[in-house]
Amino acid sequence: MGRAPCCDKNDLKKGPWTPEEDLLLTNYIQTYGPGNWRTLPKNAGLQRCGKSCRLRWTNYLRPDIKRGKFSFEEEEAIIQLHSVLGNKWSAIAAKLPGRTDNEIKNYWNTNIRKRLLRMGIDPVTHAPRLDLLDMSSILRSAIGTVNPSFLNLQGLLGAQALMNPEFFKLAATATLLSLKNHENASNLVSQVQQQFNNNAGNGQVQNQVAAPNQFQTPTLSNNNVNNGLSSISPENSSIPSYLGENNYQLNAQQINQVDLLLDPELEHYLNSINQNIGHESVTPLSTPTSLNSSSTYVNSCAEEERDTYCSDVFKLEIPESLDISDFL
DNA sequence: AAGTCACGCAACCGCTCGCGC
DNA sequence: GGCGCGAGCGGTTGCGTGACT
Repeated sequence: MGRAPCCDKNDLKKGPWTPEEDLLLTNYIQTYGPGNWRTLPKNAGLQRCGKSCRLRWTNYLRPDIKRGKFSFEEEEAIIQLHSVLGNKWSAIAAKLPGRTDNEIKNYWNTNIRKRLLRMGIDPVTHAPRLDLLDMSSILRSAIGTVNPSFLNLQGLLGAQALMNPEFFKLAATATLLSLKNHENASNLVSQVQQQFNNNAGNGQVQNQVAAPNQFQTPTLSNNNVNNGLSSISPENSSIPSYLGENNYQLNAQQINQVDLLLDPELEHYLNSINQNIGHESVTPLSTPTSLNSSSTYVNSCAEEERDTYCSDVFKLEIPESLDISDFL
């Protein structure tokens, strides 16, 4: 037996509510209370389904509804609550006085979710998206596909923001190797990825995936990301001799590429780069805040600032130069 | 100025749950 | 225990609006 409709849908109005309908509904509820939603529309003189009346009241007309933009505190609470409760919008709304489940759901889908995706956070699991950290994708973005001379070092530098240092070092190694090995950059990707996987097996990258409130990755300032190679070449460090310009024609077979990963000269160079582009420009991180904590952020901040703020829960950014559209 | 596109929001739809008979 | 019903919830849709070309 089919389920009976919640109400007789014949001659019932649908679509946006008019001010007159709002007034009728508000007056009735303020006088008699909501009572039975099924019979309410008839008693209130509305040509609406009871369900529609309930939604209109709970999502829009209720006097205790807070309207306007979500504050940082509210946004932070939503993210934290969502990480615990999932898509239990009503449960989340219950923790945010004046906000409705529908409003929170809409805000999540139109703002927070997109922002998390842009930050490389899976909005469902609240964990960093491992597919975004895929070595091949990052390195293809960084190295480019045609000629190492066109390699996107800027992309690689940006990519550092979402890698752990070991990972970045390997990626940088691949890039530098590509400088001297014009033949097949994608092979290098495979080789370095293999090396990375080996390291991962040794537990060297286990901190790459952490609980949301533990995951913190330094952010890069635009200044550093936008600078070219010259800006990141540390004064106190030189490119290893075998990577110098005059050695571009060096036969790749002359160098054991895996051994290069252990080369002190290269390591020193990479560490210097690391210091130059990373540590000096790292955005100070605050400790994760609890729901009860008071935030120091003010509500009037611009949207861009909010993006940078990224909530204390997520300190991960995808650089502009890294095209993540394929993953979304 | 007109057309197109993207976005945000309100509302709807279908399903599940809980309660009373 | 089964059934009907009301209420609530989460996913989806459609419209209005502003930005962009």
